[in-house]
Amino acid sequence: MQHDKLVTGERVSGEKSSGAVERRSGVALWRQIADAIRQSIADGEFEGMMPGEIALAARFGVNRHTVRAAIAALVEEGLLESVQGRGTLIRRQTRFTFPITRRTRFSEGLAGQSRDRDIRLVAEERIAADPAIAAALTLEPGAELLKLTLVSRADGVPVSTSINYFDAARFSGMAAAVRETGSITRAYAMLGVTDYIRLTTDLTARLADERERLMLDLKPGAVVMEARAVNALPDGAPIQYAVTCFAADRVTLKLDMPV
Amino acid sequence: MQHDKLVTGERVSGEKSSGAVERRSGVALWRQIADAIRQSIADGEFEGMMPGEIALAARFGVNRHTVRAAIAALVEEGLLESVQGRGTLIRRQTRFTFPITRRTRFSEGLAGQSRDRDIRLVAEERIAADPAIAAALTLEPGAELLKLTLVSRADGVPVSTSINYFDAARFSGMAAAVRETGSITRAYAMLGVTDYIRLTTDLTARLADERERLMLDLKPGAVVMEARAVNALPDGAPIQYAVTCFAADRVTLKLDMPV
DNA sequence: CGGACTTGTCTAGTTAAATAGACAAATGGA
DNA sequence: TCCATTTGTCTATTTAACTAGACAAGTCCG
Repeated sequence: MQHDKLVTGERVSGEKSSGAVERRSGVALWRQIADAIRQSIADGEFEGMMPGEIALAARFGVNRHTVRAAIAALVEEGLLESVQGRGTLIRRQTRFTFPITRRTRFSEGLAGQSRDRDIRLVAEERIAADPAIAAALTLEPGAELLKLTLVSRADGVPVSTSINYFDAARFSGMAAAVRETGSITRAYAMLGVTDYIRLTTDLTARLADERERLMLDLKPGAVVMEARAVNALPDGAPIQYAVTCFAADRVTLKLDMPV
Repeated sequence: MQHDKLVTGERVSGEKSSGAVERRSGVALWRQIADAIRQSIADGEFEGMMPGEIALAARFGVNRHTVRAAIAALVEEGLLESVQGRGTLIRRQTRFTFPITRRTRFSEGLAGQSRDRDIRLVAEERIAADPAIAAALTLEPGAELLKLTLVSRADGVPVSTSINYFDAARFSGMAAAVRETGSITRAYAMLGVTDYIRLTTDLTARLADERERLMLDLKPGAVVMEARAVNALPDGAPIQYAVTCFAADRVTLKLDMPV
């Protein structure tokens, strides 16, 4: 195995501190640079205009054409816009803030940040409960569950995709209610649940898989935050198990801890 | 720009549903496969032993040698172990669960999950306060801040790296106290702060940058969760602004919402 | 042992990524 | 208008990534 030896010896030596790209890492230089630029913009490093291609190439220690490939990817992504003779403009991306509290609701959470919010039902299944999910919902293992796959958007931009499990016996009308109201909260209301709270949220992050890339319109290499949550009635009886994947570069989760 | 056209037309056609790798995405196939295998293992898909290289190659629709490159990377990472004639064994990676509540403390959070926990001070600076941080700490902009860079480990594995800001006037002995006690909580106690709470936490996720890769011993392409938190005295007076980056594949953040 | 299965190694060839240099074309300011 | 600066396009070359096939070398089981 020849090139594996190269992979092993990848932490070669201290190169430049700023624009750090690693060769032979399995990630193309142009993509590393594109990711770095996207992050820099998110951090507000550049104002309106990008540095020239030659300057960027020097900064990252690569050829100008490699920087051009990175920029082309970001242009295709809608984040940048190149104008011959002038330079490369930044078309600022908005980032939504999504509060997670005991009373987390999608559309309320984005109120004031977006004009249009909607939830679309993309799949509906009935399955036998997985032991872990059954336990979370205090059902016996093997109980029939309603599994709804949703995609949430704000201003037309996909923000999250979720897989939601409900007790099929109790919430058989959930799919229709979600489809009709475009909201989990309103769907609950139709079924007689006027209030609910969030019991727990487990958070992790990873690269988006194929399904999520499709649902959220993400490029390979994009990052998602996965939240596994249990919602319950005000008395604490669990009614919903949800696995929600947020597009990490479009949203910040805000955890408020009231004093 | 020739290859950009190819990048554009990347969503080619429906291949296999399971092992989905994308070509021409800027991420090498072997790395995509390595990431997918790592995730599968984290999800508990395989038991003790990996499927054979030929089976994996078929599943991902690539050559056996490409799968071998992915496995070699995971072996080098310590996650897998190949034995000629037998197969490839899984050396299960532990994943820590880290609770985030109003009373979040690093070492308490990992109690019962790890034998050794420690926090190392890697840098100490005095800087003028950034407006945003000053506001969060209710200090006037330009006030002198103490900036401490820490790395947290559990069982010798780096779990998180954080940059912490304190009012320099009030907490000038913080660096020494952290170095001596190996704990933020105990360092606070030395300075007379016997209790503190967490006010807010903002969460996002992204690819690890060079600094974080170094601190946490991560490969390029690894994902981090960034938590920006404000800690305060029990009466709500903020005393600490912290930006903590967790290695996403080593930790799950657990948000408990007590009923 | 013998055979079926596994990972390890080798050679060879193809495709994609990155480098290098030259020049065209558009912009904006002196 | 002229000039410096910017992005756009082209050709050529090198290096890394991937594919293909063959065979060696271990392991396990009947």
